This record gives sequence, C-alpha cells and structure tokens, in this order.
Amino acid sequence: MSDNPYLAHRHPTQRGVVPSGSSLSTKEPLYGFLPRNVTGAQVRTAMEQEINPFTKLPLSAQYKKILEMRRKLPVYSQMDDFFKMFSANQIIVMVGETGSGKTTQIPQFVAYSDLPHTKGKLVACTQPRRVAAMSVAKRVADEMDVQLGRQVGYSIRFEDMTEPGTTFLKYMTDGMLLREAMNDPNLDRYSTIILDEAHERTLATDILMGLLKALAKKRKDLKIIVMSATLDALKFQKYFGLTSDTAAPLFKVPGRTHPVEVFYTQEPEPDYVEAAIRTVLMIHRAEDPGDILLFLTGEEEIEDACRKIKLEADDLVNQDSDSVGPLVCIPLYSSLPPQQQQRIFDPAPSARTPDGPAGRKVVVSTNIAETSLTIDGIVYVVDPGFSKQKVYNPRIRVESLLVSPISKASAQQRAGRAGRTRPGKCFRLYTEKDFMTELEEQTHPEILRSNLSNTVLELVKLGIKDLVRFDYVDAPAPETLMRALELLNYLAALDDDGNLTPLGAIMAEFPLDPQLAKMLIVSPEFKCSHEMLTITAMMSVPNVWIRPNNQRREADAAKALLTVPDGDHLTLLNVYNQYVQNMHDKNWAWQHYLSQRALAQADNVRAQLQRTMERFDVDLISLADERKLYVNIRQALVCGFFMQVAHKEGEKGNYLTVKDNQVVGLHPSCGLDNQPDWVIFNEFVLTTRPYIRTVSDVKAEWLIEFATNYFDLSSFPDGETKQALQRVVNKKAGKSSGRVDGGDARNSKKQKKNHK
DNA sequence: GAGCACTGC
Repeated sequence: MSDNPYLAHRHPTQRGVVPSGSSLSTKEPLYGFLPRNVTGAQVRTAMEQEINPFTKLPLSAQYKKILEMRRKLPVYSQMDDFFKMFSANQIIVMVGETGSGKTTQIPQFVAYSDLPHTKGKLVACTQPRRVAAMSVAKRVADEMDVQLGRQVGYSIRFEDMTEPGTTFLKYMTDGMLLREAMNDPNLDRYSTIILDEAHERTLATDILMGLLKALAKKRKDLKIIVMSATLDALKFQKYFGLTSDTAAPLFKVPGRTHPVEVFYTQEPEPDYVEAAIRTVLMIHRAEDPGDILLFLTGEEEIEDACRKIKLEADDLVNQDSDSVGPLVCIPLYSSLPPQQQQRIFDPAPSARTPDGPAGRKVVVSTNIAETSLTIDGIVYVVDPGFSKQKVYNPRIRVESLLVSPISKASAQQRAGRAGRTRPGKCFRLYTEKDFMTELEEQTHPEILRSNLSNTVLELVKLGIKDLVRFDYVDAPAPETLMRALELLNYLAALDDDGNLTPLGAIMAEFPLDPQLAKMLIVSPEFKCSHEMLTITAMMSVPNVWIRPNNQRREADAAKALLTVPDGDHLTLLNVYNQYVQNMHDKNWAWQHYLSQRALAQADNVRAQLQRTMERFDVDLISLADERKLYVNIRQALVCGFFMQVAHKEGEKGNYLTVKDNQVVGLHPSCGLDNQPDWVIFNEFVLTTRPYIRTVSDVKAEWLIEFATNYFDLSSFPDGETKQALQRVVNKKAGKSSGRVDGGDARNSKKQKKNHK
C-alpha cells in the first residue's frame, strides 16, 4: 500500500475506499468509488476525465481516440449491468462472441471495481496461448494509457513483464497461473481471477477451474469470472453453482460479426481432400472475389493439396483467362518457419489486366487457423470436417494422433472465420444430416485425451489428496489416473500411500514430464548432469531435424555425420554441443539440416532448467572420460525411462515392449548402428505401423540395478523377455552390486517393494 | 525406410 502514490500521498488512512467529501474531490477521478460497489456511470465519468486515475498523469490524445472506439464495443454498452452483477456475485460465467470486446474490456472494468492497486492486489486474466497474453496486454496498456509492464503487464514462460507493487492488471498463460498456484495455493495476490477462452478446455484451464471452485469457498474475497463461447456456458454455470441445483449467473454479450451462409453436400464425400480441391476451384470460378480458407489435417496433406490446387487453377486460367483470375495457394501449419507463416497476410494477387477477373488467395491450413491465428479478408471457408486429434490409450500407455471428425462447436468456429470482415459462405463437405446426428457437440476436453502423469504430480503438489474424487469439470477415466499414479510411484515421486515424496516435490518444480525430471535430478549420481540437462532440453523442444522432400538424401547424410551410434539421446547431446561450439551459428544449423528455431528453443529451455536445478541444489557436474560418460548418461536415462524399454525379438528387427508386449520396430530415423538386445525409447508412435522413436542402447544389468522394483521378475508376464532377464539375474547372482538404487536419489535408500 | 494437430510450464 505504501508504494501506491495515490493512497500513500493523499489518503493514507483510508483502506481501499476513496473518501467522499474531500476537498480533492473535483480533481480526483476515482472520487466516491466504493470497491466492488461502483456503477457504470461512475466508471464512464472517470474514464472521461483529463487525469489518468491510475497514474495521475494527464491522459494522452491517443487514449481519447481509443476510448471513442471502445465506446462502440458491444460490451461497453452493458457496463451498468456488468457492475451490478459483479458487485452481487462471487462467480460469474460470461459469454461473449467474437468481436464483443470481452478480453480487453472486462478486466479493465474489474480493475475499476476492485481497485486492486489500493490493496496491493492484482486482477489476473488467463489465456491459453502466450502470444494472446502478450498482445492483449499491449492493447490494454494502450487503452489505459500506461506503459506495458507497469500498471498493466503480462507473465508467460521465459518472460515476466510485470513490476511487483505497480502491476495490478496481469494477463498470463493458464499454465503460468497453475504454476503459481503450486507455491501459493490460496492465490492470495489476486482479488479477481478471470479465466478467458474457458471453452477451449486446455488441461491447465480445467485444473484451474477445479482449484478455483474450491478456493472460492475458502476465500470469500476472491471473485472469479469464467469467460467462454455460448455452447459451453450452461455447463460452466452449473459447475460453478453455489449448490447442486443453483447455477452461477450468466452475463451475455452479443458479438459483432457478419452472417455466414452454410452449405452442405447432398451426399457424403468418399475422398475429402479431392472434394476440398474441387470445392476451392468451384469457388474460384463461380463466386465473387474474396479469399478462401481450407481446413485440412496435416503438413503432408496440405502441401499435396496446395500443389494440386495450383496446377488445376493454372489450367483454368490458361483455358479461360477472361473469366478466371490468378490464384495463389498458401500452406499454413505450425512447423513452418515464421517467415513463411507470414505469407498468409500477403494480399491476394491482383488481376492480370485492369478490368480482368480479380485474383484470389487460398490459405490451406491445419487447425492452427481455427483458434491461434486469424486471417482477415477470408470470405469463404471450406470445411471437410476432420482434424488430427490427440487420443490417449491408458491400457497401452500411448498417446497418438488420429484423424477424427470435428465437433459441432469446432465446425461453428471454422464457419465463423468466413465472417470477420463481411458476410461470407462456409462449404461443409458433409451432409446436414451427418452434422446434426454424427458430430459430437464439443471436442473432448484435453484432460480426457491425455496422459496425465504430469497433471497428477501437479495436483498432488497442489495438495489434492483424493485425485479420483477431485471436482473435475469432466473427470478423466480412473484407469488414466491409475496409470499416472503407478508411474509416479515407480519413479518414487509418490510413496505407496500416494503421498508426495521429497523427490516428487522437486520433480514437480521442473516444467517437464516426470520421467525427464527424474533423470535430470538423479544425474549428479552418474556425474553427467550437464549432459542430462542438455538432453532433457533437446527432448523438450520440437524435432530439430529438417528433411525437405527434395533433399532427403542430403539431409540424411548431414544427420549421419552427427549421429552417435550408441543412441539417439547421445546424438541429441552431440548436436547441441556442436551447435554451441559453432557459436549458435544460423548458417551452421542450416548447412546441417537442423532447425535453428528448435535449437534456440532448446538453449532457452536449458537455461530455465539450469536455474531450477541451482534453486534445488542439484549439482552440475561432468565426467572427463567420454566413454565412461556415455555409459553413465545411458544409465541415468534408465532411471527415468525404465518403463519405456523394449527387448529384441527374433532377427527381423522387431522389438517387444517390456510388460505391455507390443510388437514395435525401430523408427527409420533411429541412428543405432546395430540392433541391441535392450533399448530405451522416448516415444511410441503409431503410424503405418508401431514404431519407437529416439532410442538408445541399454544393458539388462542396468535395468535390474537402477529400476529394481519395475524389473522385479515376479511381477513379469511369462515370455521371452522374462527369460532373458532371468538369465541376467542368474549370471549376476554371486557377484554383488556396488551402486545405490536409482529410486530415490535424494534419500539414497532402496525403493520399497510395491507390487501387487 | 518415415513424419510432426495445437498449446503450455
């Protein structure tokens, strides 16, 4: 409070209430404001003064210009109703369609009501994506006529653009707020928390909803606003109702978009890519000027479709250049370099002759254009009705991507992309009947489609005792929770009663999957923590290898030069080290067919992980003897990934995963120069057939020594794998092992038996 | 002998 000039200098004795009857009243923009009891009229008056109520500085011309625009937003005209509802309720559900202005305006309204700056508190507004948190914060700082990072700021991974004591309105990623909650379960710094884009149902937002619902009962002073799209509102209202049969109040704001006419096909389309190409060309020939957005499922499909559209469009132009204009086709997916992604904002090609037919731009995109990126000027949307979606099978512990039908909500979102600048049309390549009867209402929330080992560790760290009975908006399958608990128990992050161990508490502090966190924390015992830090960082960023279609051989040759034959993990280490030795040179990366973007990310992640290691006194050490070092690295890998081991089966190059007995092959990208008996893998991918990817050679002795519990033979199904292990155990009998078990590195004690 | 929907800490 003392660092607040407003209170400290003028009204030091009043707590959070701006006094009335003061002689300063005429100059005081917040005169008479009672926290959480302000009216729309009061706020509008304050906004129109000459003095910025939060900085005491004169308001700029730009502020006044922006205020003019803000007044036209649908949400602005409902200010009175908003303040009434906000004053009277602890939790509000709000729906505001695209263009309502909710993301920029509501947090400001809340700031005028909460007056967080007078109490040393903050108003937080979460976003699912970093770019959104940054760009909205910038916009709102402009609207409030303050410098970004002062009164208004943002907080995302790698960047905290806030000033403690000054910032009172903070945009942040949902994951960032969840991290904060792990160390401050009451979230005491916040007076109001706004969860924006709740309908996207990210894992972090789902967990936050559960936490905030419980916290609202404990902290009566905490207000919560959940903002979502229309379709989900009732679900959230019921979830956040005070009792089982009352619902949280709904605040509704209309959007500001143009109508979109929707067309369906008469019959189902057997080949959606072919149908999509046909539809794009039909639009180009027959419809008025305006750009087209086509949704497909992945990189290969998109590049392929772009080629075909381009060929056919050129044909059309050649046949009839008097009535068909030029067409450009632009692919869009996340692994494209940013420079190429920018091409979607290029204007459509101009007509060939001054009065010739207009040119047209076609963007062929993954789901990235459904939420993350908006392209202005789109008038036509072609929606085949599919996207790649993550699915998790807890039985075999595998996450995979499957091309699946989209939901109605998703189809609606796609159609909406046609109406951002003027009335548009959406061509759905499925029948209206299928839309009505076959599509699910909502996309399944992420929590139902993911491996939850990370989430479960977070929840336990958050103090949630009974994971099965936690009040989820949608409860995950019990088997998924059991799988997560089992893994965390084997990793010694949780004890046999499900309580967090000291090791688990540290693991939870790392922004990593539990396996990675574990191997990193135990790595000092193997004197290779510098190296494990690098490998962990490299495993936490997108694929560094680039393999252009027309230069596959060159790319493979470049990769061969960097490959370490004992394992892909060592190759990743080598790549990073070479990158650093070559001074992070962009050209070096380019010449070796490596993604400079991914390498730079690895650098960033590595630095963050190193800070976390230092914070918890995890030593950073290396062995000088490289051969011994490479052995130790693979031993440390075993401590994290012992549940992802496969054993060679026969001579055909097939492997059997341990315990699950899935038949898998080494992925063609694997750099091993032979077929070792035992391998440890990072990923199980299900494409043309089941593959394991990022694979290293390990020894059976290590499995038994460093993952004693998991490789307890009495828990093994009979089979070749068990026999092979039995031979190793027999051979080893008589010799004694010197090393401590890899279970709980901190306590250096043997893991307890924990099998059924 | 082949892929990497998209986010997030």
